[in-house]
Parts: sequence; C-alpha cells; structure tokens
Amino acid sequence: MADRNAANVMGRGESLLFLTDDQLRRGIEAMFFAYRGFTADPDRILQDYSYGRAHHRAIHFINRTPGTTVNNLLSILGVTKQSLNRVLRTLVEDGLVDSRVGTRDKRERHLFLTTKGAALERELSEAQRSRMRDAYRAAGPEAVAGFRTVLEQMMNLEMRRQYMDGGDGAR
Amino acid sequence: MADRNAANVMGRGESLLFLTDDQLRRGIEAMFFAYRGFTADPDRILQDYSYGRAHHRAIHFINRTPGTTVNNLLSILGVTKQSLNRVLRTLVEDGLVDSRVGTRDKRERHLFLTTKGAALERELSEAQRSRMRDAYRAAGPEAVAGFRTVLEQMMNLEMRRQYMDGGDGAR
DNA sequence: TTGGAAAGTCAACAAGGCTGACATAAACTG
DNA sequence: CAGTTTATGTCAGCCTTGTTGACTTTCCAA
Repeated sequence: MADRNAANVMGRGESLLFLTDDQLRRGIEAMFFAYRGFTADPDRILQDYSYGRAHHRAIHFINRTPGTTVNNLLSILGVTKQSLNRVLRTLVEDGLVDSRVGTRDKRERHLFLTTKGAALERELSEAQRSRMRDAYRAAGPEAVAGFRTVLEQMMNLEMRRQYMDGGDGAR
Repeated sequence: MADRNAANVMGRGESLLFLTDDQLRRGIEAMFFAYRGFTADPDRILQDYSYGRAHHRAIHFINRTPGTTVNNLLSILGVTKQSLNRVLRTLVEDGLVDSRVGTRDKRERHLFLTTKGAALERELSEAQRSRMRDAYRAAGPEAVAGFRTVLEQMMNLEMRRQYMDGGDGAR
C-alpha cells in the first residue's frame, strides 16, 4: 500500500525503498516545514524595518551580484517588473539601494547596496546562515552534499542556470 | 574572505570547508530555487481550479490525517483561524472537504476529504511526488538521506514535532 | 450553573503576487 | 533619418493569503 510505486522493485541489488510514495511524502513535508524554519529568522528581523520577504530577496541578490540590472534581477526572482519595482522603489527611497544609470547602455539601471543596505543584508544573512550553519554542523558534510544534490535536482532548468551563475561555491 | 568563519579551522582531521559563509550562501540559494521548483507543478494545477497554495496545504494535511480537527490543522499550518477558515469554507462549499461535528466533543469539527477532494489531492500530490521522485532517483539514496537530515535540522522544534507526528516514514 | 475552550463570522488592513495600459529614453535597424 | 525594439518606470485595479480585533454561538467540565 505504502509502496505501490517503487517498493519490491530491485535493480541490480540496490533497494529502491527510498522511492516509495510514503518516503516521497515525507520529503515533501520536510521541505514544507524546513522552508518555514529557513525563513523564520529573517522574517522576524524584517518586521522591525517593516519590510517583507520580497525586500530580502532583492537585497540578497543585489549583494550577490553588485551592479546587476533590473532585468537581470527580474529573471532571477521570477516576478513581474511591477512587483519588483514596488520593492526596489522603497529600497532606493530608504537609501538601502543605489540605482545607477548604465554607462555603456544608458537604459539600464545598475543596482548596488549602500552602506546602510549592506548592513541590513549582513544582519539578515547572518541570521539565516546561523541556522543553516547549525543544521549543517549537526548533519555533517556527507549529509550536506546530499542535501545540495537533491535540491539541485528539484530546480527547474532555468533556475538551475541562475543558481549555477552564482559562483561554483568551491564544489 | 570567503572563509572568514570556518575555513582553516580543522577539528581532529575533518575539514570544515562545508561550513564556510560561501557554502552556506549556496545552501540558502539552493533552498530558494528548489522551493520554487517544488511548488511549481501544484501551483499550475491549482490555477485550473482557481485555488491557491493555501488550499493545497489544507488538502494535503487533511488527507494525511483524516478526521483532524480545525485546531489541529491550525497548529500544523501555523496561520490564524480566520485565514484557514476562509480556505476551509470554500473547500467545504465546493464539496471537496467534509466537516463533521465531533461525536465526543461537539464543538470540534473533524475534517475529511470527499471523493472529489481526494481526487484533487491525488492530482496535486502525484505531480509533486513525480518531481520529488525524479530528483531522488537522480540523486540516489545516500543523497536523499542527507537531504532529509539537513531539512530536519533546519526546522523549528515545534515544526519537528508536527513533522514526526506524520508517521515515521519507515526510517 | 458558570467559566472558558472551540469554532465561526464580520470588518478592515497589508504584503506581494498578477494584468493591462501607457510613457520615456536609448539603442538598434533598415 | 525614421521606425522599431528594449529597458525601465508608473498608474490603476485585481487576487490570494496573511494579519488584528471584536463578537457570537456552542457546549464541555469543574
């Protein structure tokens, strides 16, 4: 019953018990609950600044790729320009993000974190890294490698490209 | 620079390179992009029914624990009763969920999927499992074990309880 | 019998998605 | 050079899904 898809199917000696519907459901729920934990700390911090997750995402990727264009950010975040613009406008108004007209192509805006923006980025990412570090440490390097492998397989192709573009992370 | 926290710190022979800020950032971005992939297929299906992710979550957990009470569901989902109620009301109205007054405690409502609700649940979870299965298969059993271990460490304590309550998944 | 828990409802609001329409400047193209 | 495309920004309006606060009904348990 629990293994109506994959159990009892053995391929050259290796067990496929990890592919049962029940195991897959466990993975799905693990993603759901873990993602909540993953966002909990930054969400708490963002409240103090009356920003939301959308601001965090923009700040994160501007920090990762300073000078990135609006279009670039748009394709990474996968939202509409109206949605992103609303967020970027407040960040620029509040002096966290600097939007500079492009030198080569003057239609483009290049985005940078200001000192103030970088400070918030550090506060947010330090909280998030802290949780991630604790999880990594408790799980150990082999588990972490598996964690990354499965997540990479779970991405859409376009996302995997965005992900890979972020530096190879010394893998 | 990239290893200002953990690199070059060796504990009795094991490398701690997997705990560098850069590796942690990679893990954070992997979570971000993978979660998008994780929800993409159900989201697409839900559009046809003009439901959202909140409906999916309710349906998922009612299916996992038939007869669960509203309060129980509330603590699993971590939203307010007003938020959940809005979703449950439409699901009951549309004949996907059956809300039965409790026998022992008549204040409680016990929630069940109807035949129609179970059909949508199957459609959604089959899409989600399919992606998970492909990822699992490509990554292999050791990677999957690591994936689960890290995610479990990433949860808050209360969430981990909810997660564990969902059956041990033959671990 | 009364206090409080469980559930539901109404109203109002905010974040952050979306679409559609339109404006502007710059770059590109025939 | 004229016309088109591209990058960006903006206005208006809509939806989902979260929030708080106030209030009611039901009904278990002390």
